[in-house]
Amino acid sequence: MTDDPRWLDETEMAAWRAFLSTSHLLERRIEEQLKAAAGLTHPQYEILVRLAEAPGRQMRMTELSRGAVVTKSALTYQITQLEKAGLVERATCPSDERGVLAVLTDAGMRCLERVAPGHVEVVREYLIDRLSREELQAMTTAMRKTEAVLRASG
Amino acid sequence: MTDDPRWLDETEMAAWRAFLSTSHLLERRIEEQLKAAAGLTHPQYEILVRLAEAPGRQMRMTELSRGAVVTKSALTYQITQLEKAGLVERATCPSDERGVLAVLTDAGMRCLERVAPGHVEVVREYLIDRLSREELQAMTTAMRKTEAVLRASG
DNA sequence: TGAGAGTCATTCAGATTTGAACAACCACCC
DNA sequence: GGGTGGTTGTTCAAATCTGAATGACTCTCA
Repeated sequence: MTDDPRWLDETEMAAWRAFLSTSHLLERRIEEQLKAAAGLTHPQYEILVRLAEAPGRQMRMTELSRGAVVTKSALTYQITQLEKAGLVERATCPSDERGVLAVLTDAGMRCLERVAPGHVEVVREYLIDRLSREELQAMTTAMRKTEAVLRASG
Repeated sequence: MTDDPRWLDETEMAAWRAFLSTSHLLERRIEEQLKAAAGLTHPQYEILVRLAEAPGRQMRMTELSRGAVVTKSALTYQITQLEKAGLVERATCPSDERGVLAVLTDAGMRCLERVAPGHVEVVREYLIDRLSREELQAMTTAMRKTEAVLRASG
């Protein structure tokens, strides 16, 4: 229980803090941009993107929840909001009576097409365009390792 | 207004998505661990850490808000919570009558010392220990570039 | 077939966050 | 001094998130 904790050394601490601060700052900036441009939150935007990419522009709630990294109850809430805005509709799943399909409407697709450029611009300006190709690759490798472990154990 | 948007190519998209998913998954895992270990939220933990490192274990609200990347109003709320738990106290700033100092109490320090090892363990297990020294460096470089721009423009 | 275990999405209450509005204070300049 | 603009921290209502509990459905295996 009381093993000596393996504290982070200077390099490790620097890496962790940089990652933590940056992810929060970037999240804040993205949220701000999406709100101003379209009255969307970042989770909402992420939902629209995933649906747009899915076959038939539709996905099961649970699958969507995993993909977009949103709690199931948060997803229920957000889909309701998006439904009110006319960007998404709910349909019952033909193959599983319990299941619910979130379906992207045409209005939702248009909304996404309208908003995406500005969003990508932010992602570029603050992250992607600041990094060299090598840094980009290194980051991807690193993030994917962590993601894999977290998805496996989650 | 309608310049061709510079979409992300495959490598860029992979980097962005990996970063986004990972930061959310890791955040979730950390939140879970802190809650279970000490009933703390991640923002609360971050506040305690910053205070513990500050000279006199105290900081001005605004400075703390910037450091921990928490909104001013969220900080006000969280400091109130931490005060109720006896981990932090408020004091008026001697040099500026408007100012408020958040001060870490002895109980707050002890709480932090008790919780920190488990928290670091999670950060290691899912992120730091998964990466080579080179990957760590690359990530730090990358994150810091973004952080700098966001702090400058925020 | 039918009981039992697991999955699916939702619900609810409570906690937290957001952002604008606000009052109090500081600093500078005329 | 007295104004003016900027800063500081808080407040408030509304929005969102959390996590446990729930009801409805599916699947498995005997």
